[in-house]
Amino acid sequence: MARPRTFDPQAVRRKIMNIFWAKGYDGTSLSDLTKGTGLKKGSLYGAFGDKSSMFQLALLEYDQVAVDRMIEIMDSLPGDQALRVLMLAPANAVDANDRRGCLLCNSLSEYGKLDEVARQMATRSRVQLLAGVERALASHFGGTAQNVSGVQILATYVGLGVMARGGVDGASLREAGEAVLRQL
Amino acid sequence: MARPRTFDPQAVRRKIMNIFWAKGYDGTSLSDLTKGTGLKKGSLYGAFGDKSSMFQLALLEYDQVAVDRMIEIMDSLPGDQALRVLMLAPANAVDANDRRGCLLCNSLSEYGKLDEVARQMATRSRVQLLAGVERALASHFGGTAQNVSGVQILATYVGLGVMARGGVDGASLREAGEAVLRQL
DNA sequence: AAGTTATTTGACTAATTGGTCACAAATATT
DNA sequence: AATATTTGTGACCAATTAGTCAAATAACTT
Repeated sequence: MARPRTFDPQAVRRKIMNIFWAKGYDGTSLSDLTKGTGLKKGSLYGAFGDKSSMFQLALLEYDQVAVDRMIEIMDSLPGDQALRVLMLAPANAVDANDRRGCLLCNSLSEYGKLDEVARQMATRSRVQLLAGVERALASHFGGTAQNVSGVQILATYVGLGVMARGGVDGASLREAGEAVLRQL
Repeated sequence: MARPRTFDPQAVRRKIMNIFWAKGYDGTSLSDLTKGTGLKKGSLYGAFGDKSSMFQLALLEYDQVAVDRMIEIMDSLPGDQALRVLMLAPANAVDANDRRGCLLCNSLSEYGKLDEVARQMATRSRVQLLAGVERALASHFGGTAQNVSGVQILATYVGLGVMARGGVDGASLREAGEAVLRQL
């Protein structure tokens, strides 16, 4: 009966995520979103709601395509290899010329500007990632008392992502990641 | 001869730093600055230049009152105690209800939005802090080969500051900081 | 007391912000 | 082919953005 969409909502969701990933919530303007998606304001609002809804959508998308995916990969590997994947990810991204860091980590930095829903989403993703790290640690160390802590690993990961944004070279990020692995 | 200032430039500098510290460069509006300092736009512009100049001023002030001060304290302590001060600082700040994190670290996350001067200032502060960390490591380990790396410690510190902004509780930040110290 | 000089103030830009809305366009059913 | 219904478009909005400027103000020196 009705006129069909001329765009693929899923593809646009992905684009929205990438824009927020690069520029942050506050740093992304509606004009960034219209340029980046090719859609006009009306279409964006009609399909996805206002800016904060679009950011929630971006967080959800990131949770699925980045966080959950990372957790799946980690769960499928022995603990030490799982942590290797995580700790070297920022260095690898920078080597591939991607300096956006991690949308989840960036959102922690912008936490104060997010609405309650987005905050809870970010917190939820963070806790899930931490749980994945702790599973990897448990899998590596068995029941052994550990010196390293999951939060420590997570903090290092967050810091590496931020430093990637801040112009630190890939070699330094790699060195830091490998230092963590040496302590396992 | 001329009409004297009615405000203390140094005190205002400090206020400007605190505003940018809490809200970031992009997130701080001129209206935030006028409200926070009590000065009108004209006075701010007359005394400190435009917004990006004010941010440079804030970075300089932070370098002096936070980064340099931290480095001094660290240099005055045995290596392990120096690193203890650094790694527990985020947890202590959160326990004191300060969730602003670290202006330098926040600026790394906002690096892409800074002008060239501010970028270089942030990079310089970052390198100096790293050097301080490496001196502490060297002082603790002597000439011994170390597992931990200075960049790793710095990344953890950056991550802890961001997580402080992101609503993580002080106890977790403390646990992470102490885990690093256990590996020394 | 007068004059010089810098400071303060508020009014004023032009551009951008997020957001709304009425109207035109397009389709699948009837 | 007419209709119902949704999508797309461009004009529009009020608020805020960073920034400017002329005029009013206030001291210190002469």
